[in-house]
Amino acid sequence: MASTNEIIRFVKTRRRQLGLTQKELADRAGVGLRFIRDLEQGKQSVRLDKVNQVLAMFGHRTGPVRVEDRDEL
Amino acid sequence: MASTNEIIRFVKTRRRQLGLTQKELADRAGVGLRFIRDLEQGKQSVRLDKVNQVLAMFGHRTGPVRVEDRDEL
DNA sequence: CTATTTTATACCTTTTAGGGTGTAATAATC
DNA sequence: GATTATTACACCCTAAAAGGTATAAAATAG
Repeated sequence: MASTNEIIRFVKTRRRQLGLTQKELADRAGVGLRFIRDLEQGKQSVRLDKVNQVLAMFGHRTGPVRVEDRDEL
Repeated sequence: MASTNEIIRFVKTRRRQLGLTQKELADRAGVGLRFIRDLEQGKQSVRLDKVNQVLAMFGHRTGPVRVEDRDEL
């Protein structure tokens, strides 16, 4: 399953880069701590608007991406 | 508000390019007709996994996108 | 090692998305 | 014009997301 979603890895990585805890990110993004957890844990059925709130913290948002152009590490 | 989300415009455009009705897309993607409607109508609180089901029909998925790199038409 | 911080898991309640159905409005076709 | 197909809107119900709290585990600091 690896990076089920690019978004999960992106959030995890960025958050740590900024030295934020899950709680700090949650507060800043205006979502619950539990949401950040679920998200970083790979929960796929999260709400799009909440994801966007979090991505906004990193100057990003959700968008359509070609499946071929996946993040190869 | 314009294209609140790239995803909305993307789905609308792609669906029409393929000459599919909302119902046809819904059936193929395995979601309800109502979901396609809500999505194309700009509903922000849709579920990420459902959005991915739809985007998969077009060889895409959700991913983080820089806000600067928005779709300029 | 111990103490502290951070993250993960579990239980519970409230809120709401999803989807079905029906109806209205709009667009397309004749 | 009328008829049909497609899309939009409203109502309801069920399933589940979100979030809080509490506890446990893991990671970090001392």
